[in-house]
Amino acid sequence: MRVPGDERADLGAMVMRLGRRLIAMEEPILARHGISMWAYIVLSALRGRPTRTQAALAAAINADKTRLIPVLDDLQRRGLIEREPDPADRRVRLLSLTPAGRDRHRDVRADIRAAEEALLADLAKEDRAAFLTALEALSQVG
Amino acid sequence: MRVPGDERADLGAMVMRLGRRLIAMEEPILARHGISMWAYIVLSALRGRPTRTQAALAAAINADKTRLIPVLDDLQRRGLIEREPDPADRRVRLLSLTPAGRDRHRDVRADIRAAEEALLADLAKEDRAAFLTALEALSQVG
DNA sequence: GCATACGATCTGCTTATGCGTACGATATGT
DNA sequence: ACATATCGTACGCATAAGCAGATCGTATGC
Repeated sequence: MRVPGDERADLGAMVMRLGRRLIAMEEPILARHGISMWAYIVLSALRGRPTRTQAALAAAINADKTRLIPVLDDLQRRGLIEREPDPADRRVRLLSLTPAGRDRHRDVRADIRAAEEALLADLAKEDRAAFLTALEALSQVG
Repeated sequence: MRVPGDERADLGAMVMRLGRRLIAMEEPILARHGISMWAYIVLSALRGRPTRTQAALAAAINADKTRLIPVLDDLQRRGLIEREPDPADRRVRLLSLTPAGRDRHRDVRADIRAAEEALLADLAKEDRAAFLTALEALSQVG
């Protein structure tokens, strides 16, 4: 029951709170897999759609292109991504997941999905589906 | 239609993206009203439920209690909040909105709500309601 | 061939944030 | 009265982020 002065919080506030909650949830999972949040984001971005330039990758995941470099260095050193000059334009580094990178991403993602499912389990079934649909739509750039 | 490798993104990624989008949307509104994000958050927190201690306020809005102080100083200097020692325990500063603070918050909030509505207008009506219900539930601390 | 543009990389500046410490004023338990 | 704890406040430190400039290798238009 709503009473005056007890309306719902701003969208922004709620989304931010949920975001913090999700990050808190994911952090131990990532730590357990020995991978940083940025590294996981990179693996996710690269999965299925190898990116042509690092600048494009940075833009896609909303990261600073200079800050991204150490992350890529590390992932490459650990054999999780490949980064080779484009034969057609050797300025460009073609980025792609190695099989090991793909596996790692799959494993981490499985754990994260499981935790997410546990969260969503509290919701009514119809709300849950609508929530995901809406969230997907609203999080699109357009 | 979903094809393999084109599943939905992680919850965390979508929520974060939406959060950034909302912040980008709110920033010009807040600037137009001459108020910072933190100040707005404080006004929102104080609206309707005056807080007994500053530490409690900081905890409630997920802020650092030392960083909060300049924000409160500023809000007080501008006559938007009151901060007086609790007669019953003079260590404590009782925080509350002044009428001006209440008005300011109402005005800013109206603009932010309007922008939010514009965002949500893209959604199907049922999705919209379910989205808000679910978001409200998921953003709760418990 | 040369000027110009572009991608990746490195460095440094600036700001925001989280965290710990210290201190003064005030309450409270003994 | 005195020891101890709590609140607000100030200060410093370490980290992370956004941003700008410089460099180097490489492409491309003229």
